[in-house]
Amino acid sequence: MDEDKLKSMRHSLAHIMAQAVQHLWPEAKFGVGPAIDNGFYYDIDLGDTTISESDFKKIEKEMRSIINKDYEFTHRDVAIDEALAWAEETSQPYKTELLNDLKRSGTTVARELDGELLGTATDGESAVETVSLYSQGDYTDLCRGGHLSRTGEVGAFKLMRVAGAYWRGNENNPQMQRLYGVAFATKEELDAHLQMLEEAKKRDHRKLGKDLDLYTTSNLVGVGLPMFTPRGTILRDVLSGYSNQLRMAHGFQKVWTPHITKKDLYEASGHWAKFGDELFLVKSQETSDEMALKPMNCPHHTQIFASQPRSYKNMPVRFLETTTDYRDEKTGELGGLNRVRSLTQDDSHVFCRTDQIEAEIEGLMTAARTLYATIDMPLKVRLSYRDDGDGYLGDIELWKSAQQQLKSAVEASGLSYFEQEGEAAFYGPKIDFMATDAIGREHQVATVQLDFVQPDRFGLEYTDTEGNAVRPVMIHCALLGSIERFLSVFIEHTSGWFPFWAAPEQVRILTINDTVLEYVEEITTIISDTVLMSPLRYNEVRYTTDVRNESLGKKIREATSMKIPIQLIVGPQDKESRQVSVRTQSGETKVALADLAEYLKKCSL
RNA sequence: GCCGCUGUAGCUCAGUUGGUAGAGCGGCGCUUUCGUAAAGCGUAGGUCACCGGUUCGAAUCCGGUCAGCGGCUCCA
Repeated sequence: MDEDKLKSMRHSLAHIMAQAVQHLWPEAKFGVGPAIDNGFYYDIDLGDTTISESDFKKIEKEMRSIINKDYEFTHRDVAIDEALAWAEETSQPYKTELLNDLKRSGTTVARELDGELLGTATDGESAVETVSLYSQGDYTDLCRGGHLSRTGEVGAFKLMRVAGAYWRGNENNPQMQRLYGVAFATKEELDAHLQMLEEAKKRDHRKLGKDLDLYTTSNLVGVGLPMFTPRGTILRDVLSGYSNQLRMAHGFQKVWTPHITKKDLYEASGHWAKFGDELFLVKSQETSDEMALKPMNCPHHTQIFASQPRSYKNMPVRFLETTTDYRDEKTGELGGLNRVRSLTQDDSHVFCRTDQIEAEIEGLMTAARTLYATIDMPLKVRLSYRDDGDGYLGDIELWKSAQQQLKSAVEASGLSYFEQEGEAAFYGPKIDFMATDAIGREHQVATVQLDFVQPDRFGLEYTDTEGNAVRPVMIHCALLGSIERFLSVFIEHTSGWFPFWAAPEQVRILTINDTVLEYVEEITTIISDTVLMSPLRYNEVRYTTDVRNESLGKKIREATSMKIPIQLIVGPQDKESRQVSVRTQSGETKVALADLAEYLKKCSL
């Protein structure tokens, strides 16, 4: 089945599901029901009736009955006013709204429409003459089309879940019940998809975070405030250390800033107006200052830049700080490490002349590409532009120029990319690097952002060749993004089998009996002196020994379930031959004690 | 924040129509010193998330709170 047909099939199933729901709950009011990746959904308003997953059986049964009747999907074009009358007669207020938008503006896409007018009727000229209505059996729906010819042609499907969804994506609108289903051409493909979801559960970072003892949470500490165990902390340190190394090679210098500040800083930056309700507020008992926990670091860094006169000769000035920020996110948005209230950014800010922008962006993109190539994680590049909304600061011409400069930088890099409006920061456009989690959801990790707004708001300047004060440009960059979010993706990407250089416990020595204890000391002396230099420099090998009175089988089982990359098995035979048995995911070999340090260094390349 | 679902031992889960809780793993103790994914025996763990209600009696029914999960909205 080709993509178009698959999409038609999924969309047809949305109609069939709506028909089934209408049979079961005749009072149902329907919203929209598109095909999506792997399936379809329909937004339905049932008033006070709630559909739960226990209803899926009877809905699916009704759908099968509709499918078995093999209704034809028929369509007719009707005049827009006739369609409005149809929506009125059948008591479908949401369809009326959509038809009003079609009549007024020729589209139903909410983001292309004036929010004030959304769904309202018009007496003026119609933007469209006719609209199409699709029917199968006793069910008719407003729809632009894309259907199979008969209900009997659909493939394998399964209803998955029900979720709340605001009508037209606006949280001030009523919330409808969104019924999600998955659908594939064949039963085999459906089963494979469900199987994939099961497999993905095993890689879920929340499960592995517990199994591999990486982080924990506590109700006493609070929601969205993960704490990192010794193992998880090593992962954080190693990854942020590598990010620091890449950035310092590009001329960044470490700075440090306090975690609280007067709110004046954010009034100056513009963050207070935009994100004021998402700041954690802190009260001083000594002064009348209103303080906040820092939710980001750029305003602080501007103050370090501004702390002394700057010359064109010394530009760019580059600061980096890997530090934790605090954001009072809505509780319903929190989950795992992906969205937290304490997030650690490997943050960096370049202050530069306009003629230096291109080279700086290129350098930062190279650093990002190096990092993600090292961990073998594919990325998608998104150019995030502003839209026509009013949440943005700064001159529109500067925005256009900034967006153009980012685009040419990405094009020069040869990376494939996609553009998306409405994803920019309030102060400037972004190059966002997107990674994919275990079930295909995309998450922003690295980011490079061009900012003409904050230098202006903070009155930053440097002196040019003529002795004039000139405004610098700011470039924001994070390679990992939020370390917590990065870890969630990294854990799922590797399923916990971290690369050797990054693994919290890289080597575990497993003894067979107590006769080898002295030999184990010889081995640990060698490992203690082994330092990896690539990709992270000065990375001392992390190891433990398991000399417990347990069977070798049990020791191997435990080391393997902790996903330790190298197990060194040491028994009387190894001692005798002055070797160790090296057990990795790919099998087992013998390595002479004299070669062990070199062997470990090679594992890191 | 909103909608829906879920909440039993450290972990994975049983627990019939309401009659005061059970297994495996893990922990601890003893025995066993063993060559490639769980040695044997014994033993201790639970205000059934929390608070309130119905009932002679609640893990089980009802209400509220908290937390987790799936979405929506949001993401500097």
